[in-house]
Amino acid sequence: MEEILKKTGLKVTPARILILETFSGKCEPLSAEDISKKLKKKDIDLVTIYRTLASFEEAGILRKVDLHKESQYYELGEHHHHHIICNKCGFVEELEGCDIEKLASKLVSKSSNFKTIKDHSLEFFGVCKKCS
Amino acid sequence: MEEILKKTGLKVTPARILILETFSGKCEPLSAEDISKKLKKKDIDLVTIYRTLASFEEAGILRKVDLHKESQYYELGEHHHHHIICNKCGFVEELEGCDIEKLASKLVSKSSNFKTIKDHSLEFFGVCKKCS
DNA sequence: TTTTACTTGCAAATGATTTGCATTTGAGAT
DNA sequence: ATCTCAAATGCAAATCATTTGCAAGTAAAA
Repeated sequence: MEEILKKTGLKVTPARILILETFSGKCEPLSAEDISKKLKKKDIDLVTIYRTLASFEEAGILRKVDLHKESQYYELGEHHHHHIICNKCGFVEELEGCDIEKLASKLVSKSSNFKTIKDHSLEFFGVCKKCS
Repeated sequence: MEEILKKTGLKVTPARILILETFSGKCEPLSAEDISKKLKKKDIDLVTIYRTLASFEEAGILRKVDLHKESQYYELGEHHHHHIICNKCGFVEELEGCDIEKLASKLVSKSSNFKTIKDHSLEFFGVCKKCS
């Protein structure tokens, strides 16, 4: 835990360790508010959480995920993958594997303004079994 | 123009016609603020624009597009397509064609919580030729 | 242990979007 | 053509997520 932080040059502080820990257990993306709730006993200011998320993202520890919800979500930045989100209850599942390179290059080959793709976001929406 | 509105059961009002017209010319997604600027001489309240965008979306005239910008963007909901967005200047280009069905069903087949996909969002990011 | 820059907390600001409410206006009924 | 009423509009104010300013606290290098 601490080593991850040291590697990035970020100072090792209690708040950062706690925030990083909330991501380690599970694979579900978390918002600042989610983290605040999970750590409410630890009494970490919401502002600190926002700032920590921003520095973790800049350091490459976290990655933003766009779930089409009101707020911003983050997840550990280890491996590239996508999600499927339930339109009714908001449940998020990770979908392993992404093999969009061919599709991507096919689409970009027709573009007159871009020649390379640096990143992409792909999310699926449906209704989970529990809700349907 | 008016017929599109009548078809949906929405009342035909000057504001709605003007807002719908701002979408017709071009294919670039627009935010409420964009529309407000384009129609500034017409003196349409920003609140009306927000409300109109919401009802147009509900009526299926417009669709939200997620460009990973600060605000919400909309575009005409006619045909399904994706976008590539410049990370530097924010320029947006439409990418025609989307043939993600196979990939989608391959990914979902591994899911234990979902069995069908109702929708998806796929956006690409890069640096446009002008900016690079 | 001293120094110094990086972090944190609290309060207040911001910016996009929404809501309440009184007024106006389409559009169907008269 | 006029009346009626629900729907649409404008303005002010509220909301909500996120950001910023600033003074105080604290890791970590010297």
